[in-house]
Formats: sequence, structure tokens, C-alpha cells
Amino acid sequence: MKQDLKSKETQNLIINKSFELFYSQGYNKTSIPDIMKETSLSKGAFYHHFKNKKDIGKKVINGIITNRIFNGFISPLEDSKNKNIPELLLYIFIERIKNFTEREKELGCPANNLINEVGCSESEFRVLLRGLIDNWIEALSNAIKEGIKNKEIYASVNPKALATCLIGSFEGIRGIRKIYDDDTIFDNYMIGIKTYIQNISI
Amino acid sequence: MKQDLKSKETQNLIINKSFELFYSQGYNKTSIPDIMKETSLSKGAFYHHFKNKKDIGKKVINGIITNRIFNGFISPLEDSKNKNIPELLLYIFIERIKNFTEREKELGCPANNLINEVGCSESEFRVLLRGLIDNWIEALSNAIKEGIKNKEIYASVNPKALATCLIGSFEGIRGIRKIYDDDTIFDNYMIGIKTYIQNISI
DNA sequence: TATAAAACATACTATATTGTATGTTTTAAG
DNA sequence: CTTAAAACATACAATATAGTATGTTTTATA
Repeated sequence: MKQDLKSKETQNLIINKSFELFYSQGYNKTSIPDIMKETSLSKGAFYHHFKNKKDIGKKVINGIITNRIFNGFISPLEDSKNKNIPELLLYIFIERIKNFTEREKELGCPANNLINEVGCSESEFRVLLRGLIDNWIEALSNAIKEGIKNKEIYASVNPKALATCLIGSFEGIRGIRKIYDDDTIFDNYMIGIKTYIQNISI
Repeated sequence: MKQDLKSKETQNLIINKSFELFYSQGYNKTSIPDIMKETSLSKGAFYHHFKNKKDIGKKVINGIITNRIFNGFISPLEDSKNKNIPELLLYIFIERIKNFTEREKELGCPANNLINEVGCSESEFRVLLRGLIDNWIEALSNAIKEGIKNKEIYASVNPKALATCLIGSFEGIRGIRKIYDDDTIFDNYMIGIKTYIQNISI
């Protein structure tokens, strides 16, 4: 039992360090020695707990990236019954940006980075990342439907289309921000997206 | 003189093949042997014409990626004086998507791929990619200003903010499309962005 | 406490990769 | 036609990398 905990702990250590490196320098740039240097463990430990690099990649997506998207963007949408939806959208897509750390601004969105780096080549990652985005779009468009039902958003609005646009623009701008050294691009994005949300709100 | 042409031709061959590989499998996944296999030339030819991998990367950005953005997205905005700007926006951000080849849908935007893969790590690429996006935003927001002047777009609209949102969402959605096998995500994006453009048009 | 299995370390193999050094061939110019 | 330089090819060196094989140590259990 105690051994089981130790094993899980080591696995989590390796997964966490892997995530950090994938996030900061990309999946392809990160080698297994790179990862194990961070953990202060040996290559033997890595291959004892994981099959290969693709294996750790999948576990980073499922174990960390999925949670980050869920906690940051899906969870705030849950039980949206008692909330004003346009305000909720403004919160998620504008206030969240204001609270990004410098690191998050510099490095962008871990999910979007992976999507763009290996989205078309690593088919096993594709499936996981697609599921992640599917869930997000689903949750967001459900909230938008709620907003329509509550007469807070125009009935002419297509929920899935709005959800897709919001998520797409959010991810796109986080990517573009990575090549800048200041927040101008974010500031302009927030103005533009606020206009968009206000224009579809009653 | 004739030698000069031959040299330029070889360089262009290497640059073009490099672009194709960077585009289809990413910058970090592509090795110099990979590139030279495509050209049927030798490693000696590569290092005779280019300093190193970063050198070819910069030349791909300046020589091909910049041109693609210019021809596809900036050039249609030039002399926008005689055009209806909302229609022009719909053309660039909706009709263009409909005309994407399967390959372009699968692989996304070359510029955005690079931005997301090496945007935060390769500082020399950053500068070039930033210049590229700066130019695009500038040209697009100038067209939007024209639209405001012509009373086709509400004066309350912030041109730079709208330009930033349009470009950000366009790049973001092209990235996300890469993990899907059909056009649903594009279809929904086009509905959403059409609504956005119509809502800011008079 | 003996034993087996799990956790981890070290050594090693095979291959990939960048870049250089040194060739050979082609082209231009005197 | 000779010669030098440019264009390209081949060989090589140094390091990186994925993954395996085989150790040693720790832990659980009988």
C-alpha cells in the first residue's frame, strides 16, 4: 500500500516535470533525459513507470492539461442556471486574461501549444486533444443556450457557433501573444471580444 | 551571371522543401538530412548556401511565410477605397476558408504553427513573426477605419481591436481545425464570425 | 527473517543529428 | 587552355537521443 503511494508520487513527479518542459519548450524539443534531470531521478525510473515518450505525452494531456482546461474554463460554466450568462462570458474570456501570470502570457495555452505543434502528426494526441475541445465547446454552448432561454442572449444566436468563435479567438490570441513582449494584443482582444459579447446580448 | 542564377535556384529549392517540411511536421521535427533528402542534394550543398538550421528557418519565414500572408490576407485589403469593407471582411475571413485545400485544412496556418511551436523560445523567429502579424493588423485596421469613414461600420468600433479579434480568431480556429477530420468547426466559426461582422456593420 | 517483487540506477546499443573538413566537379574569367 | 572560385559531394567527429539490459536497493509479505 505504502509502495503504491510512492509509485504514484514518482509518476506524478515525472508527469509534472514533463508538463512543465512540454509547456515551456515544446514536446519535440523535450527529451527524456531533459525530463529526468528535472526530477533528479534516473532513466531507469522513467522506463519503469512509463512505456515511452508518447506514453508520457498522453498522460500529461489526460492528467494535467485536461484538468487545467476543466478547472479554468469548464467548471466556471457548471450550474450556470443562477448566473447571468453574458456576464459569465465576459468573466471567462476577459477577466481571466487580466489574471494571467507573466509565465502564462509568455507561454500561451498548453493545450493550444500541443494542438498546433503535434495536432496533425501525432494521431494518438489528436484524439485526446479533440475530446478536450469537444467537451469545452459542449459546455460553453450549453451555457449559451441557457442564456438564450433566460432572454439574456438573442434567440437568433447559434450557440455552438458562438462557443466555437469564443474558444477559437481565445486560443488564437493566446498564441499570438507569445511573440509579443507586452499586453497590447490582449488589451485590443478584450475590447473586441467585449463588443462581440455585448452585441449578442439583450 | 549564369552561376548566380543556379545558386539562387538551389537556395530556393532548399527553402521551398524546408517550408514544406516545417509546415507538415513542424520545425523541431525536421532535420537537415530530412530537408536534403527532399532536394536530392547533399549536406554539403546545404551548408554551402546556409549557415545553419536557424538560418534556413529565418529565410523560410521571410521568403515564403511572409509572402503567403501578404498575398492571401494583406494584398486583398490594399486599395480598399473602392470596396465595401464589411463585404471585404466577410470575403477574407469566410470565403477564404471555403476555398482551403484539404492540405491547408489539415495542416493549419504555417505562420501560426511556427508562432505556437517556437514563438516563445526562438527569439530571432519571434521578431520576424511579430513583424508579420504587426503588418497584418495594421493593414486590416486601416481597412476597418476606411469602413468607418464610409459609414459602413459603426464609429464606435475600435479598428485595432476588431482587427486583432478577427486575426486572432482566424488563426485560433485554423489551429483547432487540425485535430478534427471534418469541417464542422470551420462551419460553426463562419456562422459566428459572420454574426460578429454583421453586428458591427451599419 | 527469508524471499519475491517493485523501485530505481547504471551501463550499453543503435541511431539520429548538427556541423566541419576535405574532397570533386562545374563554371567564369583571364 | 589555364586557373581560381563557386557549387556540390563524401567522410568524419562530436554529441544527443530512444530504448534496453542488467544491475542494486527498497518494500511487502509469508
